[in-house]
Amino acid sequence: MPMVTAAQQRAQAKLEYDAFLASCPSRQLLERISDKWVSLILAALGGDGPHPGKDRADRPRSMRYSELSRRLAGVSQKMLTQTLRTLERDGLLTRTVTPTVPVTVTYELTDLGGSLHDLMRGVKVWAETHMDEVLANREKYDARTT
Amino acid sequence: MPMVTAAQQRAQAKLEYDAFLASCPSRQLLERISDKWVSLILAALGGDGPHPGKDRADRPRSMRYSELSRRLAGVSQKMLTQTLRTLERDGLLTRTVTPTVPVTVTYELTDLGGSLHDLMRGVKVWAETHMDEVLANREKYDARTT
DNA sequence: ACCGGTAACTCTCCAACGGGAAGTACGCAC
DNA sequence: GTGCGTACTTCCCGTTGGAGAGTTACCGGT
Repeated sequence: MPMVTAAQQRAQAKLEYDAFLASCPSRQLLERISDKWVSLILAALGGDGPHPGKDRADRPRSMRYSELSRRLAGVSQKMLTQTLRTLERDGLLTRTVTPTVPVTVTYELTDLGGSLHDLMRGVKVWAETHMDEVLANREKYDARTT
Repeated sequence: MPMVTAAQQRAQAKLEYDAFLASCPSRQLLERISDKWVSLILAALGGDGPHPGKDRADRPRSMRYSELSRRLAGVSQKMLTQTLRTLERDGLLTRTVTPTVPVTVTYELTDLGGSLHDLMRGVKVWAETHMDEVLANREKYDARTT
């Protein structure tokens, strides 16, 4: 009989979540969401368009597996499935199977996933808007070191 | 009715970065910053304490190499050096060598790096605050699938 | 009855990336 | 000379991710 239940362990750890500690669960969560495919999946399901300033249609969408794999150009099926599974397990999105033929599987952000998406959208927009500056910095750096 | 040629569309698309396209530079930038070590390095140099609500001392810090490697528990020297180099190349932080003995190397966020840190801090805080919820979701998921 | 088509995976192989440990360069103190 | 401390750098090897073929399950056509 275990003396300490999982719930008790959580209650204990709750006092001190610190992502800088390698053993902290929040560190693993940070590693999980700091993933290129995670950020793109969130952006896709969050309804981010390519050009953030223009379309205001950034409400959560429900997307099919095949739709996602087309949207995230370059993702392998393995990684897409794997990443979606872990996000589902963590409660960031829901997976719905509709028994049509062939079977239809749709994914949708939960409220929890949506709250993370609100943050991650900013990061994606940052990358797109500061691209020029970063490219200029790289040129300067490469010129300096050659 | 304005006529838009294919050439004009291409020229237009060239100006706009879209992280969903595999070939877009901003996609590579998003992949670079969606990295566990990048987010932790930014948090460390941005002055994030373990408990975000408590200490207000979240102004940019200058940190030594050894200080960073102690702070980011579990990082290998190789990855720390490599990650710092690319962040320096992209202009997110500066590397300063002081010819003391032994040599002292300090790293500090640039304004550009600081602007990204403002966004990433939210993500780290999100991970720490929603940890309980995610752990509960995992238990439910595992119970459902076993 | 059989074949083909489609969606969503799943499996298998292999190349690339990341971690660990050991080695390097520098200058000074002894 | 030998040793030491900082900040790397190099080598080896285990793990991860990508490419692409294979799988399942169903149905509609012939």
